[in-house]
Amino acid sequence: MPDKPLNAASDSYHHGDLGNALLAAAETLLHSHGPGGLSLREVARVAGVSHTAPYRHFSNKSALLAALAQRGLERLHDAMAAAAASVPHGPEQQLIAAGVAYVSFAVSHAEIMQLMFGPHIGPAPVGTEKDAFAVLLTIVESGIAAGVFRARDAGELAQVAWSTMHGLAMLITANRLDVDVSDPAALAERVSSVASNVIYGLSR
Amino acid sequence: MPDKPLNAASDSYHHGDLGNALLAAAETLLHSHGPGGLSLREVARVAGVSHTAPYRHFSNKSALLAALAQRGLERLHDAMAAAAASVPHGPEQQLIAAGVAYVSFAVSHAEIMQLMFGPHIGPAPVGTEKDAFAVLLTIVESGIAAGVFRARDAGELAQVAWSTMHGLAMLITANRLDVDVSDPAALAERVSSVASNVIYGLSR
DNA sequence: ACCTGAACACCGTTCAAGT
DNA sequence: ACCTGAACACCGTTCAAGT
Repeated sequence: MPDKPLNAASDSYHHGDLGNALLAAAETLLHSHGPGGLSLREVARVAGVSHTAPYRHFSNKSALLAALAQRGLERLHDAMAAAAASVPHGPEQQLIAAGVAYVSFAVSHAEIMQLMFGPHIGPAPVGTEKDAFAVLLTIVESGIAAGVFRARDAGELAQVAWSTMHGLAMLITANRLDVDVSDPAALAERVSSVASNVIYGLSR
Repeated sequence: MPDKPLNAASDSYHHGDLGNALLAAAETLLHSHGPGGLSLREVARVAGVSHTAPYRHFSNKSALLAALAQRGLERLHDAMAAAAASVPHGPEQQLIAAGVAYVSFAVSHAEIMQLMFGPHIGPAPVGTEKDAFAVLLTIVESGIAAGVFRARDAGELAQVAWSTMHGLAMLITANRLDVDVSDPAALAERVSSVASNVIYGLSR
């Protein structure tokens, strides 16, 4: 009974979802080998196809890495948005929550962060790379409207917040700050401390 | 008259300074190819030696890259220290000057920054990777002593400053912020603005 | 349409051999 | 001591060929 399965692709010659299978394999290998150590041939091997099959789905290795980075940008945005939404206690707490989400994501996806913000790929497609920034911008805008943040250009304040969180995340994942990344509570404490200092300033 | 030249190595077989010649060649190639795109064989080619000669000076490719990163950390420290020393107008201005130096270095040495803070190499040898941080720490300490900065743990405030400057630098070199990197004045303006916001805070 | 195998021009690293 | 050439096990990418 040679029926065509609609939900499964057990046929195994065309397994139908090779694009996503390759991305999944690449993500696994990225975790163990790091970017640069990832080879397209090994990705194909893990996915169970010949080493030229990936070229049916991605025009080259860079395109695969770019797709991975794109995925990462979306997930980071979602994690930040969810964190901010879960805190109805005002802009300061939302900013801190979004920062904790940012750094937590960076710690558990260090290699993908390198792809997202490194030189491996060009700038992300317009309208998407702003998504993580957009979360911060929204929080800052609501904070200005509520009179909690200074009435400066919101974009400028959001840039300050982004820079600080990004730098903190990169220095922590690069092992430059003495933070135990395996302890989520300690990590959140560190991020909260830095975020609070940015909110209230260094002066006086 | 087969005298041995003491100052020059025009002999050309043993050219005496291959270690540094390799580092110089690697730095040039890094600028044009980016990290990852740099090949040890091409470095040797540029230096005019066989592709195995580098192994007399560096145990492997990672060791060459690590040496390059080490150099970069020292230069960054020197640039920051010089910038801070040239401004005797108090801790706030010194912090801003050091920040401008940090971001300027990052912009003109983007590839080496990736080596310095990326996953390509392990953490820098102890006592050296703290040098850039040490400049910030000194400024913060003097600011606390002068009553200009809050009397918190100086290390904590310096971490905030470092995170912000590092993040700003990385986002700018990754083309994530709309900054014209070819205009030094505009760059300094942007950095000053961010640094000032950190010093005085986002609140109120 | 989708996948494969052979082929090309590269890598990093090792090792016996040369001066 | 310092450097070389051949060799090995890999790469990314292309292309004619298979189903």
